[in-house]
Amino acid sequence: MLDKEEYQLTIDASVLYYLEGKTQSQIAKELFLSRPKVSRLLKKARELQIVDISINYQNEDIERLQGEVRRKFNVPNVIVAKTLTDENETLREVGKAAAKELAMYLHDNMTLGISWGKNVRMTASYLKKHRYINMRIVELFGAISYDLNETDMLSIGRSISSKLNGKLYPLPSPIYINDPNARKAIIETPLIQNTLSKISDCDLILTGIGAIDSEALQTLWDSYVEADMKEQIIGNGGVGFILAHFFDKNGEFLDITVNECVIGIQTETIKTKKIFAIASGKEKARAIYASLRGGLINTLISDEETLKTVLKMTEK
Amino acid sequence: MLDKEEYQLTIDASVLYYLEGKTQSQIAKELFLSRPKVSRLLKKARELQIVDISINYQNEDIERLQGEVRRKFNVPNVIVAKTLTDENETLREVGKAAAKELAMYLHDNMTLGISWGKNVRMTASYLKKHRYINMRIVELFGAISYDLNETDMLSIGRSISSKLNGKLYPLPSPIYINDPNARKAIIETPLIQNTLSKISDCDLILTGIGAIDSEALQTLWDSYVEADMKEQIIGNGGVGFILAHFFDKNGEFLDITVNECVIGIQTETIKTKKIFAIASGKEKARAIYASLRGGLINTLISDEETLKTVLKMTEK
DNA sequence: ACACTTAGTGCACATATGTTCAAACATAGC
DNA sequence: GCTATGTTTGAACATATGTGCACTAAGTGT
Repeated sequence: MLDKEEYQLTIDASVLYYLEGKTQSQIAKELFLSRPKVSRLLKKARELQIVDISINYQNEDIERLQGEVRRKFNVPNVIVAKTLTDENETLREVGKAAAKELAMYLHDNMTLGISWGKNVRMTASYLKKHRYINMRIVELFGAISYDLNETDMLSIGRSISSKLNGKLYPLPSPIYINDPNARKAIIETPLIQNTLSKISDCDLILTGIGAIDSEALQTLWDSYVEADMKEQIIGNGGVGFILAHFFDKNGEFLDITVNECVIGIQTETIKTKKIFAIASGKEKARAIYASLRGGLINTLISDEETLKTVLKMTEK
Repeated sequence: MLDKEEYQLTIDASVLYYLEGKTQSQIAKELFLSRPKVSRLLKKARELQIVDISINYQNEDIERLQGEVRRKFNVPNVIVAKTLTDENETLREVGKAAAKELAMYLHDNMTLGISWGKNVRMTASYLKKHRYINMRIVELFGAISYDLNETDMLSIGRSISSKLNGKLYPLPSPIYINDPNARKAIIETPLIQNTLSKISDCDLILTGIGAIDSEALQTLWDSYVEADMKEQIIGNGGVGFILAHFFDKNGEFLDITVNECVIGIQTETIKTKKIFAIASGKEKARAIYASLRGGLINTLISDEETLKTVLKMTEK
C-alpha cells in the first residue's frame, strides 16, 4: 500500500508541517518534492492516522453528564466523547477516548478478555504500541472471521495482541452451538479448551454493547442465530446483548437457550468480571440503559448525545 | 484570559474544523462569526493546546535506538521522541511523550514524588485530567517559587495535583541550607516535617536530569548555591544533578556538603526509588550518560538526537 | 467631559493549500 | 515488443487561510 520510503517521507512531511509549522512549499524544497506532492502526502498522513488531531473538550456540560451517569447508575467510571454530526466520526472519537482510557488499565502480567464489533475494533486501532510483559489476550466467544474487514486484515485479537506484545488465545469456533454433541466436540478441542480455561483469569474485559435490531445483531443473526432463537429473544423481552449474551430491560440475562449455548464465556462469569464497555449511538441507548441498571458495566465509554438519551430514560 | 463563552466557542470551532473537516467560512456562518475571527480562534486553540496534533512516528530507527539504550545501560524503559529543529518544540514533544508514558504508571492509592524544572513542567502541562482515588503528590526538595513562570501561575506541584485529583505535600523551603541550626528549625516545622515524612512512601518519582553549566543549574546557582560550593562540585568531577543532588561521570553521588544539606530527599533514598526521568538536549547528554551508568533511572524519556549522542559516548 | 490607551473587529489583500487535468510513466496481458 | 489500463506526476487554476491595517468601542486617567 505504501512502501517504506514513501512512508518515511509521509512522516517527515507531517512532522515538518504539523509540528514544526513550516509551509508546504518550504517542505517541498527541503524534501525535493513538488508542492502538490507534499499536499497529497499530508492528506494520506491524516487518512492513515499517522497524524492524529485531538481536542481537549473538557467542559462543564460534559463533566456534569459524566457525574450524573456515574451517580445515577453507580458506575465507577464514565468517559464522554463529543458527538459529531457524522456517525462514523463519532465512532472514531469514542474509539480514541476508549483507547486512551484503556491504556490506564493495562499493565504487565495481566489477562485481557476481548469481544468483537465495530467499537472494539476502533478502540484497537487507536491503541498505542507498548511492550507489556506477560500479557495475555483472550477471545471470549467464538466467531470465525465474521469481523474481518477490508481495511485491516487482522482479527481484532491479533491486532490487539501485536500492539500490546501479548499472547493471543483465539477461539476459532461458531458463537452458538445448540447441539450437545457438537458442543462437546468443539469444547474438547485442545486449542479451544486452552482458550476457554483462560477466561476465568481475565482481569478486564473489553467489549461493546449491542442493541436488538442493530446492524451488529443483524450480522449475528444472518450468520449464527436461527429464526426461532430470534423470536425467543424478542418474546422474552430482550433489549440488548453483551459478549454474545442477551439481556432484558433491567440488564438481567434472559433465561433462554441462546444464552446457554455460547461457545465461550458464561453469564455467571460476565457478572463477576470488570467490564470495560464501549458503546455509542442513540439506537443503543436502551441497551446501554439496561446494562447500566443491571450493573454489568464498570467503565463505560460513550458519547454526549447517547448518554443524554440514556439519562432521559431514568426520568420516566 | 479567555472568558467562558469564548472558550466554548474556541472548542466548538476546533471540533468543527479539525474533527468534522468543515471550512472556516462554513464555521463562521454556523457560529455567527466573521471568517477572520474563526481563523483567530483556531490559532488560539492551537496555542492553548486545546487542539493537540501528534504524529505516530514509530519507525525502525527509533525502535532500534530505544532497544540499544535499554540494553546497553540496562534501563527498564526508554521512550524516544522526535528531535525537531526548534529546541523548544523538541521539549514539547518530549513532554508530550512523557505525559503519555507517565499515565501508564499512575493508579489509585499511589504517592508520586515530583521535582522542578522545564521538563517536569512541560510534562505536567500535557497530563490529562483524571480523578484518581487517594493520590498523593510530594515535592521532593525545597524551592520557593523559583520555578513559577508567567504562563501558568501554579507551581508544578499544584498543577499536577489538581489534574490528578491528588493531595499536594508542598515543601516551601530553600533547596539547600548549610547552617545546622537553621536546618533543624526548618525541618521541624510541622508543614515541612509532614511532607518530608511522605518521601519514603513515593511509588514513583518524576524528575528531570540537569547538566553542569546548563541554564537550569544557573538558576540554582544564582539563587541557592554559594560560590565555594560551585567550585566544590566542579572540583569533585560533577557532571550532572538529579533531584538537587550532584553526581560524577559514573553516576555516583559526590561526597560533598551540597549533597548533604538538601532540604528534602536524601541520596540514599534516591537510589532505592523508581525514577521516571525526562531529559532532552545534547548539552545534557553527558549527564544522562552518567545517570544511566549509575543505574539511577528506571524510565527515561528523551529525544532521538540526544540519545544518539549518549550512545556515542559508550563507544569511547 | 475629554483626550488617550487598549483590545478587539472585519475588510481587503497576500499567501498557502487543495484539486483538476493532461501528459508521463509504470504494469500487465497478449 | 506493443497496446491497453491504471497510477503518478506537476503546472495551472480555484479555493481556503492568515494577517496588516484602519476603525470602533470600552475602559482609564486627568
